[in-house]
Amino acid sequence: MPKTPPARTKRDVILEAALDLFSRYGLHGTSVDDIAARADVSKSNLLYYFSSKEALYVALLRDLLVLWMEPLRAFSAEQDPVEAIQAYIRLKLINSRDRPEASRLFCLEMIQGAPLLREELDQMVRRVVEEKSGVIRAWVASGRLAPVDPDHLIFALWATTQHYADFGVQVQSITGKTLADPAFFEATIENVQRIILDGIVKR
Amino acid sequence: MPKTPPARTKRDVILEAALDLFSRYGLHGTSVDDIAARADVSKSNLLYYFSSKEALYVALLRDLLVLWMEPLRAFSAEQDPVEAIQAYIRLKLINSRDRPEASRLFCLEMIQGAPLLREELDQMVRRVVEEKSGVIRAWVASGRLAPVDPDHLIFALWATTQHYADFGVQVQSITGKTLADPAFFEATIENVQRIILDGIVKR
DNA sequence: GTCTATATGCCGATAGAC
DNA sequence: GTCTATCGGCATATAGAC
Repeated sequence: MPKTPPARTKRDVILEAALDLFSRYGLHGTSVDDIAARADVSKSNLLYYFSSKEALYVALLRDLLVLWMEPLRAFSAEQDPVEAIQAYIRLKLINSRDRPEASRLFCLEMIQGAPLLREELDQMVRRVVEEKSGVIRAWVASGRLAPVDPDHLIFALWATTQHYADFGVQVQSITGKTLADPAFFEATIENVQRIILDGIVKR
Repeated sequence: MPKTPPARTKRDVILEAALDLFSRYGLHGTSVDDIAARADVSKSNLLYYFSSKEALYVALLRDLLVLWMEPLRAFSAEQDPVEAIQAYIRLKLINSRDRPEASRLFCLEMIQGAPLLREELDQMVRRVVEEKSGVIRAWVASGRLAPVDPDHLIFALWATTQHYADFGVQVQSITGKTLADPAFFEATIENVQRIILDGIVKR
C-alpha cells in the first residue's frame, strides 16, 4: 500500500502562509485577513480549516517543535564528539539558512514566555536535553571532551547557530552578507565550529 | 552648577512600564491602556507625553540602543584580549540578569526586521562593530588571539550571552535555575568564558 | 467546502472641559 | 497637565445561503 503522495493540501498552504507572517509580525501583529490573502483563500474559508487564529498558531508551533529538536536527537555516546558537534553545527546552520522563519517563530514564542508551548517545553524538550546532556557527560567522563557543563554547551550551540536566523537583519547590516551567499555560509560554519571546539585563545 | 538629581519623572515611569510590556508582548500585543494602567496614569495622560503608541516604542528603542552597545565600546587594542573578553562576557551576562527586558525588546525588533531601528543599525551599530572588529584583528595579527573572523566572534559573544535573557524561560525549564541564582550565575559566566576562550576539545 | 454579510468588541487617537 | 467622553476603524468570529 503506497503512502499517499505528499499532496500540498490547502491546510498546508495556510500553515505556510501563517508561518511567514507570524514569524515576522507575531501573533498579534498578524491578522487572519493577512494570512488568508497570502494563502490565497478567503478569510471564512481559513476559519473553516482552523477554528481560530490562536488554534492555527498553536498547530504551527507543535508541528515545528518536532523538526526543531531533530538535530539534537542524533547525538549518541558512541559517536566521536568532535565529529558529532561539527555535524550538529552544520545542520543547525542549514536550518537557519533554509528555514529562518521557524527559528524566528520559536524565538518570538520564547521571548513571550512560551505561554502556548510551556507544557511541551517542560516535557519533550526537557527530556531530550536531559538525555543528550547524559551523552555529553559521558564524552567528558571518557576524556574525549574537555570539562564543560552539558546544559551550557547546548545553550551555546543553540544560541550561536540560531543567531544567524533570528538576528539575520543585523548580520546582514554588519557583514553585508546572508547565509544565502555560499562563501559566507561556509565561513560561518567554519568559524562557529572553531570558536566552540577550539576556542580563541592562542596556544 | 550641580546637575539636577535623576528625578523619576512621569515620563520615565511610562517608559519603564512600556518596556515591561513591549518586551514581552511586542508592539501589537500591547495596548496603550495596558501601559497606562501599569504606569498608573490615564490613557489620555499618557498620550499627552507621547503622541502615539509607536512614538513611545521608538523613544524606548533609541534610549536602550546606546546602553546596549556600551560594553563593546570598552574594547581597545592595548588591553589583554583574554581579560577584555572575559570582562565583556561578565558585563553582558550582568545585563541579561538585571535587564532582560531590554534584551528581549531588541530581539523582538530584530526578528521583525528592525523596521524602526534599521537606520541606527546601519549607522551606529555598524560603525562600532567595524571599529571593534579592527581591535580583534589587531589582537589576532599580534599573535595574542587565535585566528578568527572578528564579526563571527562578536556574533558568538552576543548570542551566547543574550540567550540567557531572551530564552530565559527555556533555560529555566531545562536547568530549573535563573541568573538570579548566584551560584548558577557564576557557573554561567564560567562556562561561557571557557567555551568561547578555550573551546571544548580535549588536549 | 466556500461564499457574503454582519454581529460584536476592542483600541488608538481626538475633542474639549477644567 | 489631567480628565471624561466619544469617534472611527479594524479584526475576530459567526450566521446562513449556495
